[in-house]
Amino acid sequence: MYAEVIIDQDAKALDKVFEYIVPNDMPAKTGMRVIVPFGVRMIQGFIIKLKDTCDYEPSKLKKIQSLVEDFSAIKPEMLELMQFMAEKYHLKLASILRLFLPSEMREGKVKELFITKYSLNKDVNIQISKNAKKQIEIVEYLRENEIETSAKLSELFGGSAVKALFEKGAILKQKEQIAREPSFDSQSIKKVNLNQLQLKAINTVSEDKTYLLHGVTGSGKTEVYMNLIERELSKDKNAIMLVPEISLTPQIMANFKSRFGNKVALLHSGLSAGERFDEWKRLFSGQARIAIGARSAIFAPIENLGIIIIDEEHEQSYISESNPRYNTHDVAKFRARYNACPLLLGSATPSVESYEKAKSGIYQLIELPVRANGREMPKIQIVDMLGEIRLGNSGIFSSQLLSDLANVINNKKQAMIFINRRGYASFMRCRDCGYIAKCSDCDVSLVYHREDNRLKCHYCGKQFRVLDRCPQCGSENIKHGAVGTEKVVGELKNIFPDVKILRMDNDTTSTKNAHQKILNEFKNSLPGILVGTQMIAKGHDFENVTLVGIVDADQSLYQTDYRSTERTFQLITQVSGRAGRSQEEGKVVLQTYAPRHYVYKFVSNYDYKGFFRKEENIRETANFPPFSRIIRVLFADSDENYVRDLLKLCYNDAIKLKEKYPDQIIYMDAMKSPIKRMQNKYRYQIMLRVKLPQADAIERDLFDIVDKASKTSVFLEINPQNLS
DNA sequence: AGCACGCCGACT
DNA sequence: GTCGGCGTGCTC
Repeated sequence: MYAEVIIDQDAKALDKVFEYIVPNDMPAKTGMRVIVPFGVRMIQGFIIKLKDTCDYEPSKLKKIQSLVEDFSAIKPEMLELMQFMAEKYHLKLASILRLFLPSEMREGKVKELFITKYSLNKDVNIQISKNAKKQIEIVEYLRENEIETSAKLSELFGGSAVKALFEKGAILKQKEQIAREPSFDSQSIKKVNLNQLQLKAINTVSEDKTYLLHGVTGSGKTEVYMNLIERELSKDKNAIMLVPEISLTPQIMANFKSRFGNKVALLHSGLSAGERFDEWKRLFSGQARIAIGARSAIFAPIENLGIIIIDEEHEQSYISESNPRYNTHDVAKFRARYNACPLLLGSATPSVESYEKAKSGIYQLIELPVRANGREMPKIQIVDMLGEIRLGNSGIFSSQLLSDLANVINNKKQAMIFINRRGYASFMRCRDCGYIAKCSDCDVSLVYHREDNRLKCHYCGKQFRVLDRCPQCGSENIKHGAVGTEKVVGELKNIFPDVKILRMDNDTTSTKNAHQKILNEFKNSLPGILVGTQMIAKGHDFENVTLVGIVDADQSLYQTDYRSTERTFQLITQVSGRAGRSQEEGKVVLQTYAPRHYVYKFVSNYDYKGFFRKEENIRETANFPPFSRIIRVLFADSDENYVRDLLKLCYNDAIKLKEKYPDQIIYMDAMKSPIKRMQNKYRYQIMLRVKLPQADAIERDLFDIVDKASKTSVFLEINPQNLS
């Protein structure tokens, strides 16, 4: 008997099947972890196939040394999934298998938990021969930088030099653990009766296909999920439910724990490696039958699935943008198909892509158009900031927002001020007429780059001079830049000196429990104002919040990608949902410099369908996804000359695709990435926009081109979310 | 990835 | 000559 084995090493050169002899008395099964002789050492691997014949030179075959455990850690479904993902995303087999196992069961370096670092050994004085140039460089480097990760040193100077130094005792190794501590507040839960629409939704979800549940905020989607899961459990089936990491709040977890007890395994980022392993085992053995977690929970070792649910399906976090790059929707579809069970995508603001699929019948649409408690959605009032400027108010806050804030404070209620800020990109806007500088070729806003004082298009790389005069109205009052949280808090404190004003953004939540602390403090502040970014948009019901202010709503609108309008709609809907959660009527004040932009008309009426139709139309005319596919081939390496040559080489091949697929390639060009250097790697890219019919084929050809040429990391990104 | 092998310059 | 550094190639 022979076995096909995948070596558990994440290296391109080892990304293939190795054959071994299975000893006669060894009860080997497919999916088992094994220890095999590999070269001169022993290494962990996975049996992916057993067979009676071998393809490799039989005399060179070695025997499997031992089994790691007496069961198959990788189940047949996951082996097929591995094949599927390898084909679709061109990932290394070992790196896929690692996604399926808790870190405790992986042999390779557990990057998330340990980093190996080196520093100079100051206690000894070791002579390094003049020949060892690399070693001297390392010592000099460490003298300057004190300490550096082993990965970085190897990348900079080569692994053998580092190793030699360590063996001489000239440098010291230390392992640094990245600590995690779980925290858990439990809360009691009220039982809810389902309304007719919810019942109907539950009954509709029955076949093995994909459903899109479009339910307004507060329509009771979570109740639908829980009842569906309950139904499947009663049929002796199991379930996976995915939520964005930020919604894995103690409340949600307590909710499910109290409903399903120890049948549920919660996989959240707060678990330690050991706890994660325990949850994995409970799922694997069937003790736990529901996996709830963020993106990676889609790989939960559950058999006999009755349903897969993806909540907030439009969230970006479902797309893995680093290392093993994958799209959770694809994986979920694979698993649903394999288990012949329904896949339910839920959202108040579905992605245009998903809604398009529902519209064309690929998904089945289910709607929950009203709030479960019958309350109206808060009224959204649009304030024209250009009008404010004309009236002589050039501050951050409109007079409307200020008077509403004063009201809230008088009534001892709470307000949230949402700053719509994403990253540090800033665009150029005319403060007098609202004109935004856009690329002449791509119809996306240009981004201001400080280092060379230029405007750049992140889609095609084209550069423009900074404007000193508005081309639309001639005004010289045209600037770049955005408002930050700090500034907003500062101004508010001036205006309302006696009111508790809290701030929540990346800066104030860097420590572990800061997030929760701020929210708790806010809860007890009456009156109070919470100022924050994206972070305050999600979850958390504050019953005393009666006003939501959105400052500079346009920020996300002029992001440099085709999804920016969609994202703005989603964001505003979500933030608006924070107002008036209970008895009090809520209100939203939305400040914008582009009050006539179609997104505001639709969002203020909570008209998702209207928005979708408009957006669909625009994308179809402009040939953007979902009516085309954007492919970005990203090259990154510490050696700039090498990447540039590699890019040239690949581009020369890629350009030939234009002949192979006439009329299919709308756009293709090679360029520097918007962020030229990241993590000490130089980044170049080829951008393509292709028509759908041949998109898969073009993608495959690009993979081939890139595979052939490269020894370093080259990635293909499909419809990338962020173009840095 | 990690190890052996072999080439090449430096020095007793 | 011969020792150690460092690039190359291979692992069923």
